[in-house]
Amino acid sequence: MHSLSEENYLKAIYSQTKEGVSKITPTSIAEELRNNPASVIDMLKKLSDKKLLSYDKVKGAKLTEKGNKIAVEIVRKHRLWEVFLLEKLGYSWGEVHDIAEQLEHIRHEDLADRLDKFLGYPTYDPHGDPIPDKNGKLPATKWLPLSEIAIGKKVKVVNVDDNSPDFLKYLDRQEIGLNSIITIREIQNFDKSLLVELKGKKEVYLSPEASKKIFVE
Amino acid sequence: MHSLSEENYLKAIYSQTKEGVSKITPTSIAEELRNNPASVIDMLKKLSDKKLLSYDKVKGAKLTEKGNKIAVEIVRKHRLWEVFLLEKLGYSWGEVHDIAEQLEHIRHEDLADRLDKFLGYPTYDPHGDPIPDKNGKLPATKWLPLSEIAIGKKVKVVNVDDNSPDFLKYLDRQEIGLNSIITIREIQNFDKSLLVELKGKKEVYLSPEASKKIFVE
DNA sequence: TAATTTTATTAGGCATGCCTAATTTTAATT
DNA sequence: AATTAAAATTAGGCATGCCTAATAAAATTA
Ligand SMILES: [Mn+2]
Ligand SMILES: [Mn+2]
Ligand SMILES: [Mn+2]
Ligand SMILES: [Mn+2]
Repeated sequence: MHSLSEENYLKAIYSQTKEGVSKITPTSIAEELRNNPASVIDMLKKLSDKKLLSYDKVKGAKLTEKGNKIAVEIVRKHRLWEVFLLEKLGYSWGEVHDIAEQLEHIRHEDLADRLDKFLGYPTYDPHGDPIPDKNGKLPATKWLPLSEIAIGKKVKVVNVDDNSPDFLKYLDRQEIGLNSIITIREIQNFDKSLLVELKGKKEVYLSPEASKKIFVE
Repeated sequence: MHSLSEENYLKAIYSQTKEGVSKITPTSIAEELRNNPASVIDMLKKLSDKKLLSYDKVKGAKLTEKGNKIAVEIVRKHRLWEVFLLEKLGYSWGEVHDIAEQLEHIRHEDLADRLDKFLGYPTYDPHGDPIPDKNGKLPATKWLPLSEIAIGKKVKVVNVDDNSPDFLKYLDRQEIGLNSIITIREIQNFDKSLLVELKGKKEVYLSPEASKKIFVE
């Protein structure tokens, strides 16, 4: 079996792969896990011995099928637990991620499937991330960062790229959430801040950083 | 903060205290945790330094108020999660304990309280063990082992003392569960096996070991 | 009480998963 | 191409939580 730590490495590599990082290096992993490249190299060696990934100075790290399967299972559990925490326990979308970081490592044969059923087979988590199904299949996701939408367009928020309590509380205060309908009113010349209209509500400014983290369709 | 391992020690000492073990020794703890007395002594030293317990060759180990509080919180989470697994996810009472062993260590400020609310403030877990409330208070429990009940008496099963899948599956096959109504029909002379009648069902034999693990009122 | 058995304790080790401080490679600049 | 900067790797350590083997203390039994 694999340890909690090993699972977090696999998940980090999985997520960088999904993000399209072209070469997954000790440095990039260390940044994500907030630890040290030297520690990462130790672990890459171990996971490589276990055939969960390949590592090559030139090509970087890449999950094997076996490693990918484990990573997908953890991601599935993580996102299902987030749905549980939000829908059943009433946590906010800014609180669920940290708790799910712990819950994702709970191990039991059909726990994920039972949870999935109990929750009604949700397809997206509270941040709009797709939930792998029983077989690891992901629902389609086609979305664009708000920062690339033209003036006048009306769009719907379907994903946020930053699950930190900080950022999500910022959005809460702006009254922006998943499924918010947004129309771009102005793009400030001096810094690319956006002035957006929230359907039926108010107009708010979004920093360029924020608008890169909000995905819409 | 305390580690998962530390939490398990505190819980073990708590549970021996509740069982009325008069002197909680390195050996008794090691047996419960299935590890080595030498390891236990290391940990007793650490927990003692942290003021979570006192340890004395003569008096054995004893939780401080602080240590007791932590132990109660873990027991609370353990039992609440067991209720969740049984009632919401449809696990059997023989399966929930092992999963709850993992879930009890999930840490978040008001997780237990939210779970408690979600479950409708249950007072007993699937094995009949009392669930501490928000303030650590336990509901009353007055019950006797089935082995001490006289012939002819009709009693209700309210607790089982062994949460292992093995034993609980044995009870399942005998169709005995919490709230089963049982009448003692015979006590075998040669080994104290019981012949009991299950209300409206059938008569079954219970081994003396089993009858000591079934508590009734 | 003396011998025996059980329990507690100490000493020394090991695996895991981190770290820092070199050192070596590789990449980027000048 | 030479210099400089960044990234990868190696070496050596450390805390945690275990272990076994050896020793000391306590409890039992004879
Ligand atoms: Mn998350
Ligand atoms: Mn994690
Ligand atoms: Mn249990
Ligand atoms: Mn536990």
